[in-house]
Amino acid sequence: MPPKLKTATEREQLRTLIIDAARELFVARGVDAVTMREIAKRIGYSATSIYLHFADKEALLKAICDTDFLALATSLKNIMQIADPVERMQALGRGYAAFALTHPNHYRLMFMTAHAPIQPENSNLQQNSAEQDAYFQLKTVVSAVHSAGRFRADLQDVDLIAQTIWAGVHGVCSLQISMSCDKWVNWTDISARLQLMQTVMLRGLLREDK
Amino acid sequence: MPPKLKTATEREQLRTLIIDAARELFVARGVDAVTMREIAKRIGYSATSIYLHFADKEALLKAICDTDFLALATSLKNIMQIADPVERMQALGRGYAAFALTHPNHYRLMFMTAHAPIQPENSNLQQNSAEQDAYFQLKTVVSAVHSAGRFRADLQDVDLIAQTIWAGVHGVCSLQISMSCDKWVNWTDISARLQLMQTVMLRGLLREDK
DNA sequence: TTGTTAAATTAACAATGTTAAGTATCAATA
DNA sequence: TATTGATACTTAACATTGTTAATTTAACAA
Repeated sequence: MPPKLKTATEREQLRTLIIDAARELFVARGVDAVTMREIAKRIGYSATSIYLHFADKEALLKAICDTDFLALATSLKNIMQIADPVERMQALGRGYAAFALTHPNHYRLMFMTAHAPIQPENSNLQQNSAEQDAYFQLKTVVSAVHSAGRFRADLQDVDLIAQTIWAGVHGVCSLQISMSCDKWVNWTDISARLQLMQTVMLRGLLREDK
Repeated sequence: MPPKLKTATEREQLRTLIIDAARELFVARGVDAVTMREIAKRIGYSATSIYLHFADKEALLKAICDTDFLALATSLKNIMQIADPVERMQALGRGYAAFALTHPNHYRLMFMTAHAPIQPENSNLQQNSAEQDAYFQLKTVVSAVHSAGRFRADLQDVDLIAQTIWAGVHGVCSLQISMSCDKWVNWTDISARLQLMQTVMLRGLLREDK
């Protein structure tokens, strides 16, 4: 029974309704395990209706990631207010990890799942925005620490430093997400692992003197 | 046309034939994109024949991982001969990364893909074997460095140290594998990132004095 | 009223993992 | 030697999936 014409905002609402339903299911059971029919049923539409808003399942997934990248950046916004750059950098690491570990399946979609590369031009997010781009937030902090002369003398490439810090935190989180129920390894406490990673990286990156 | 009876070794050969064909395809195009029929065609059998050797696709995947875990441990065996423990630890990190980056899709299957947890009891590999268990190799090295008194005084938990080192190298490798074609980030050279991660971790973990 | 467009639906397709049923070959036995 | 039965396969068949095509219904415009 296809009634009314829809205004632009109504279409937008339905779009986000689909996204939210899909994310909830993807996050609970993984992308491949969830069918288009199931997503549609959840919101009371037929499966084919989804194709009126998204080209295919991959496009739907990408739209979800887009909103989650924004959620990540938003969740880190307060942390960016901390005055001391080194403290801010540490807090950013903790905040990032908190996001990853409380939304492990979002995180998996965002950073651990193979999908077509994210091109800035076909994303709704603004690159290099302090509100929308988490990588920019990290780079900003690293840059501040660098300007404050707190890094060791041989560390000059801000991108390289940022990407290494990211890799360290990502390593702890992603290993936790994909391997923590593996019985082969005698896993230590996740917060201890995270803490040690942060300590080690700080000691390895910062000047000795103060 | 189903001929001959098969000896135990002939069955074993067919099993590894399936595994090798499946891995080659999985690695080239991802697990989900490869069909059972395709694997079968590759070796000149019908799809259903695979089910005479593996319960389902997941079991096949798991068998592949099993042989790849062994390949990883084997590839690190020579490194374990290096006399100096710190040098050995560094070389192990490089060796691990080399495996990950030259076999990114194997690596993805092994450490980045969600599958039923690996239980030591239903694996063909021997846990705590210097030849077959890469995590044991890492732990052995870390333990040696610890015994040599080269770690900082506050670092006493060998598992914790090993898992943090693992996380660091895994972070660099897995980020490279799943995100390196992402245009959002201005990626620096992978070997520079790996090098910095190793330097940072060593500086953060080892005693200052020598 | 008539036509056109929008929003949805149902029907249909080809492909997939998997199971069931069938078939040919060998080995042992009666 | 004829029969039995297991083994190693195959082909058929099924339910499910992503997706496309065809269809229906409602609203608006002329």
